Amino acid sequence: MKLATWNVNSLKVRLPQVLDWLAANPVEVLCLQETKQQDADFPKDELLAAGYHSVFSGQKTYNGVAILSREEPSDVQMGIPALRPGSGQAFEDEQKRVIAATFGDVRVVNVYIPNGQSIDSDKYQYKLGWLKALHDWLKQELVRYPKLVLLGDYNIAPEDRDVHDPAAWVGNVLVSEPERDAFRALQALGLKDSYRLFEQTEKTFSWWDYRMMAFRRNMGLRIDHILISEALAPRCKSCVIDKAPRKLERPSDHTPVIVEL
DNA sequence: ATGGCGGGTCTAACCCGA
Repeated sequence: MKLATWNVNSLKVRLPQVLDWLAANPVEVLCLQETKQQDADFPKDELLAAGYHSVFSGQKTYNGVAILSREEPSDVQMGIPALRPGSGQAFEDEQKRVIAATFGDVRVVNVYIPNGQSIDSDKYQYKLGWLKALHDWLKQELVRYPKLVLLGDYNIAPEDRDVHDPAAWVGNVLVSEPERDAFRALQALGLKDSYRLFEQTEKTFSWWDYRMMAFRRNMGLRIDHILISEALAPRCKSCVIDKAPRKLERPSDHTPVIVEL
């Protein structure tokens, strides 16, 4: 079973690339982030014609997540329960960043973790609070679903080796210690970074800035991840980053990550 | 060098991403 994650930075613009990629890479499950589309505009018919069911949670302009799959999913859930609008919690979240679904015995949780903007911004505090809520929710979900995959755009480069130039990034979001602590807290739940279960080529990234010819110069970060629970780790066969879509005309700034279970 | 690019939409002396 292959599952993939791809931040497409607008599904409206990237739909042809998604369809081409699925034709060449017929994964069981593809999780998308930053669809930037309201649910009424989601291209479910085009995807179904290509052999993929879809479930989605979108909004205008920002965020938006979707799960595309060969088989129809069950138990589809949107958002982190404690943060859902109307939950009565102090920290309610209107942003569409989470969708979860079950395929066979595997629970798939697709996340678009907040960016944080800069470490002195309110958005950074939002990111840290969001990560705490994600952690507390997953701790319970792992009891219910021991075979769980947490994948998506984490907006965290977990270690310096996931950064093209660690010295240049000191003091920035995506690499700060509190963010890396939050990533390690997810790992402490038994979630393994599937990419690091295998030998990998150094300086392999999943995102490159549109500016400064960053892709050509390989000035990137590894911020898109596929974490798998302890129960799934023994059946994990590979985890790879597919750089090919980043080379296309009018690409997303992210490229897909694929795990085989 | 704080912008460079490329999405979005209130099409801008705009906002946001990473």
